[in-house]
Amino acid sequence: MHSFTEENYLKAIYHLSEGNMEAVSTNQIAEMTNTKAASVTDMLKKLAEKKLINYIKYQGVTLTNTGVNAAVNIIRKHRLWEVFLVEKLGFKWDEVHDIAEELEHINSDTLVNRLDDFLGNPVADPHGDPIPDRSGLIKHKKLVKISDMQTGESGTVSGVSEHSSIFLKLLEKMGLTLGTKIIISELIEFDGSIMLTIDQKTERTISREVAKNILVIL
Amino acid sequence: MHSFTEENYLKAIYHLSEGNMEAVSTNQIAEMTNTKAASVTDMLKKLAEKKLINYIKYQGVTLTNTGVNAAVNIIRKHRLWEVFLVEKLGFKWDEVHDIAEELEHINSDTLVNRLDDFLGNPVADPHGDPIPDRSGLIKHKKLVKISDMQTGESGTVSGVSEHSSIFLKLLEKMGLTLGTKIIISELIEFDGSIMLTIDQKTERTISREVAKNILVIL
DNA sequence: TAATTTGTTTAGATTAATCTAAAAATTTGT
DNA sequence: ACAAATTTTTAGATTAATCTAAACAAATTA
Ligand SMILES: [Mn+2]
Ligand SMILES: [Mn+2]
Ligand SMILES: [Mn+2]
Ligand SMILES: [Mn+2]
Repeated sequence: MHSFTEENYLKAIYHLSEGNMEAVSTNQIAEMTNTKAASVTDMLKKLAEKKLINYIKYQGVTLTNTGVNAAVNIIRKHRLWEVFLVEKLGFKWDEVHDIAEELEHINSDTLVNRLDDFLGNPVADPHGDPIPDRSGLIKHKKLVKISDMQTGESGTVSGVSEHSSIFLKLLEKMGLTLGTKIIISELIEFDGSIMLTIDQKTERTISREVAKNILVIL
Repeated sequence: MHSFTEENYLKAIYHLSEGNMEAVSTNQIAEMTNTKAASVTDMLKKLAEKKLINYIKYQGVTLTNTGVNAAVNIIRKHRLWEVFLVEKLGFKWDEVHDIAEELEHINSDTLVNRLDDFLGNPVADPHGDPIPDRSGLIKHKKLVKISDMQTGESGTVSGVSEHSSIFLKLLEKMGLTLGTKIIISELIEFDGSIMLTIDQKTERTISREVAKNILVIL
């Protein structure tokens, strides 16, 4: 259907347009896909030809409905495979992304749907990101950055906005994995770091930089 | 490491040299990989350059040790994924080959080995073909074609030499799946067809063509 | 063993994805 | 508003994998 490369561009465009409703720029895509702007322009012409994106020279791109569907399907596969790797094969949450980057391109609707059932139709991947259902629907949870919380507020760690292995390993070491309950005990004015209680037991201070990348449900 | 395409050539050469110890010809490879002889020659030069094959112009090729290891590793992955699809996701034995053709190129030793453990270190795939262990060792069973058996002999269906969906579905319909016990009751002289008893119950006649492609352990 | 057939390689193109360098358009800053 | 800076596109090459047609080598067969 679409080549491996085309799929990666669609995914990149999708992720870049999540949240902000504006068109995505050539340079943004080049950075995301580790290519150069000239290569991106070539690919944009091809994707536009295939009606997967809306593209006007110098104006950036948006995905068409077809394009969104294709992108969401790849993301669904990526996240389901990540669940498989963690839940069934015993990988850690910081080890699965690169393998899922390959598995997400395996082409078989039956396979994805059976995998989904085999895993018990999970609603989130190991990093807390929502898994689109087979019709492409995504249930977004209302998540708040720890850095935006006030003293006394409490919540459950339910996602991360930074997926690097080094960050995920750090969270694990600090006991801040998904499902952990936290209460903000103090906001340190000096450097913006945050003191919190983890699972009603441990007291811990985290930097603002870390706090910005941990998402909780209040 | 090696490209998707290179891996497919290595696998083709491996399968073509199984059994017969001779060098494999350009045309054989072209047929197996659905390409033309000229394309094969180009790729052979590249694989020889990488020391994966022994290649002398006009003389055909053999795999080097490195080449054999690479090929066996791909076959290991292919067969493990087939077991996964059948045992865990509920696919039929005639539905898994094409998906495994894609999955076999996923690149992660950890993944393969954990999958192997998850599946309980199976020794054969859904078609009875042996699964190489993590060091590349293959335990071949002594298999005999039904067409080579004599009246009165008995055995257990343990493999097939034809993997097409149409043939596998036929075997299923006839109750000749892996593990089935058979006894040769009569060899029909007229057309070479074979009458046999299945699981001590059913009597059935199969054509010589079918019999040639079913492998049993005596 | 010479002629013919068959199989293999080379020559020259094509397509997808990428790049660098240069040109063109847009945006920014004074 | 216009010059400068930034971004994007075009032009022209490159690499991997493929093809067709033609040249060449090996095997067969008369
Ligand atoms: Mn991921
Ligand atoms: Mn994830
Ligand atoms: Mn197979
Ligand atoms: Mn098989």
